[in-house]
Amino acid sequence: MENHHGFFTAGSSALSAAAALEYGGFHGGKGDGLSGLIMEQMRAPDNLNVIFQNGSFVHENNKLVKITETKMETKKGEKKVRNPRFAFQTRSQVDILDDGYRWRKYGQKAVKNNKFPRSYYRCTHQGCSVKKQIQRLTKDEGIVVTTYEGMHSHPIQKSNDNFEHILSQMQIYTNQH
DNA sequence: CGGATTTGACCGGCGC
DNA sequence: GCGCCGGTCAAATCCG
Repeated sequence: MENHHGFFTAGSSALSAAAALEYGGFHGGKGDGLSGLIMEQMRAPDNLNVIFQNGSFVHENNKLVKITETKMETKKGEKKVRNPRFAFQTRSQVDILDDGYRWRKYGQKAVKNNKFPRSYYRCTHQGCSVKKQIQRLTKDEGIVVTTYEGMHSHPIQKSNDNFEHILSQMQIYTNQH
């Protein structure tokens, strides 16, 4: 495996951190093992502050946000893959943070107690079932929370041909200061 | 024309 | 059983 993480943008460094966390804790990814849980707190450079992990809580600044784990267990012996999820929050003007993967939106729902909708995306790479959701906080609409579910088993497919995208993100990045 | 998005319907789990 | 809720499907639509 090559380097799956891009480091071009603020968004992607956040995601890279996520990926690192994920690989560290779940590599191997046996479906049945909820063995490797990472309870790490990690602070990415800059505007990224969150962390967490799969089981239940996210440490967000000073509050604890609960993340419900989707337990996909079917009846009986069927071991269904339990989905580790991890969320990130970052300050950004835009919802779409470019992490280098191609995503297809497949749903959007209103979120209770939140005036912003949540968007659901799936990785478009064939055979890759990674999903993510993106939502913005009502409380502080400058914050975008991205929740990932699953692991990419393939390299990033997007190249750096898209300078405009990258530029726009860098811009956002600098807006933070 | 083909792939991505939109958007209401649908579905399964859970609490009452 | 019923209704709510979070999540997903899929047909219609959009767009390059």
